[in-house]
Amino acid sequence: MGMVGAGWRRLVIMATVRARRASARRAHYAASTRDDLVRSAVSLFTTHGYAGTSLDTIATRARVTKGALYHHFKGKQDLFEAAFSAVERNVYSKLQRILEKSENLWVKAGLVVREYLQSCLDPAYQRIVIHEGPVVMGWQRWRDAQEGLSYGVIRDVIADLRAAGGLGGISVEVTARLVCGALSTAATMIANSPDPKRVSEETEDAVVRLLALVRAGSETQDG
Amino acid sequence: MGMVGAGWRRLVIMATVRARRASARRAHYAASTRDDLVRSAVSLFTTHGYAGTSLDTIATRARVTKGALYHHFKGKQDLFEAAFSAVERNVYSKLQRILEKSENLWVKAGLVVREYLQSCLDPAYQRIVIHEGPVVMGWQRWRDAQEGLSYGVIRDVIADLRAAGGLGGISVEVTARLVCGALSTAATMIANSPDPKRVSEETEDAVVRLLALVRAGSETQDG
DNA sequence: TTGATTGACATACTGCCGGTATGTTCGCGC
DNA sequence: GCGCGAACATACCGGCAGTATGTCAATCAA
Repeated sequence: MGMVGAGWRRLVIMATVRARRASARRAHYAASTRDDLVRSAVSLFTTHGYAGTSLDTIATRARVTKGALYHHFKGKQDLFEAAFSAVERNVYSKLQRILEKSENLWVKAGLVVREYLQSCLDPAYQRIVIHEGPVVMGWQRWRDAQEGLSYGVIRDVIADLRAAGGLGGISVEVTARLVCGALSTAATMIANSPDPKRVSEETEDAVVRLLALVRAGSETQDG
Repeated sequence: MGMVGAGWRRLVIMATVRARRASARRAHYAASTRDDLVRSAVSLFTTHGYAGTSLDTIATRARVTKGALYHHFKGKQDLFEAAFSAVERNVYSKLQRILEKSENLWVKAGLVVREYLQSCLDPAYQRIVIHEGPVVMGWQRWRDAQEGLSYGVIRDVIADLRAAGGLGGISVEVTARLVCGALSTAATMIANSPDPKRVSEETEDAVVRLLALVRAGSETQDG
C-alpha cells in the first residue's frame, strides 16, 4: 500500500503551487502535512490535554498515520513543543502590534497587560502554554521557549518602566515573572468562572487599579 | 501466597500499639499502609512527576503491591489527590501559626506573603500543588481543594485588608488569585534559578517593595 | 531513459502501564 | 472455632508511545 491516504493532499495542493519549481513541491507537501499535524495537535491538546490525547488520534485528525507523525517529530513531546510554539507565536504577534504604537510608557504597559490578559483567555494558550507547558516540557525548557516571545515582550516593557525610574531598584526579571504569573492565574480563574464576563471586568479593573496604585506609590516615593 | 510481604509491618506496628484495644489493630495497620503509600507517592511525584511515576513503583516503595494501592485508592488520580492534600495541609498549618500572632494588618499580610513564598520553594509543594495539581486534577477541582487551605488563608488576609479600607473596591477573589499566582510563579523561578539564594532575596525585596507601593498609593488615594 | 537513491509516508509489532478481576489470608465478632 | 469481610496479593487485559520495517514516488546521476 504505502501512499494511499495522502493522494488527496497532493491533488489539493498541486492546484495552488503549479507555478513553483518542481523541486519545491515535495517540501511543500511535507510542510503542509506538518502544519496539519500541528494544527490537529493544538486542537486536541487544548480540548483533551496532553495525557488525554493519543498520537493515533492526532494523526487521524490530520488525515495521516502515526508513521507520518514520527517522520516529522521526534515523539509526543516534540510535537507538543511545536504546538506550543505555534500558539505562542500567535500571541507574540498581537503583543508586538501594540508595542509599535508607542505612547506613554505607563499607558503602553497598561495596554500590553490588558492584551496579554486577553490572550491568556484563549483556551489553547491557557492549556498548552500556561498549564501543561511547564509540566510537559519541564520548567527550564518552558521558560527558554518563552524567552523571545510573549514573556520577552512583557519583560522589555517592565525594563523600560524601570529604566524610566518607574519602579525602585526592583529586579526586572522578578517583576516580569510576578506579572506573568499573576495575569495567567487570573485568566485561568476567569475562564473557569461561572460568569466570565463579570470576573473578566473585575480583573481588568483590579489590574488597572493596582497598576495605578503602584504608579502613584512610585511617584510619591522617588522622583 | 497472599499475605507475604506485609508480615513485617504487623510486627513493627504491634510493638507500638500494644496498649490499644484489639479491635483497633486492623484499622491501624491499614492506616499505616495508607500513609506509607501517600508518603511514597509524594516523594515519587515530586521527583519524577505524575506521568513519570508508575503505580508499581509507588507500591514497591511502600513495601506493598498494586493490589493494596487499589484497595485504598480509586486509582492514580485519587492517590495523587491524597498526596496533594498531605502537602497542602502541611503548608496550611504553617500559615495558620502566623495568623495567630495578630499584629498590624499590613505587617501580617507581609508575613503571610513571605511565608507562602517560602512554602512554595518546597519541591513537593511546587511540583504537586502548583504545577501538576491543576493539570492532573483539573482546575476546578484543584481550586476547590485549596479553598479551605493555603488559598483560603491568603484570601482571608486580603479580605481583611479590604475591609479595613486598604484597597479600593477591588475584588477580593481576584486579588487573592493574582497574589497566589504571582508568588507561586516567582517561587518556581527561584527554584529553577542557578543562584536561588540571590533570586530569592531579590524576590522578597520586590514583593515587599510592591506591597509598600500599593500601601503608599492606597493611602494617598483614599482615607 | 533508466537505475539508484532518498524523502515521505504507511504497517506491524513490542513493552510498559493503568485498570480490573480474582484469589488468599488473617483479624474479629458471634 | 467459625464464618465473614477487610486487607491485601496475583494474574490478566487493553491502550498507547515508541520502534522496526516496508513501500512508493519524486528526484538525480549517468
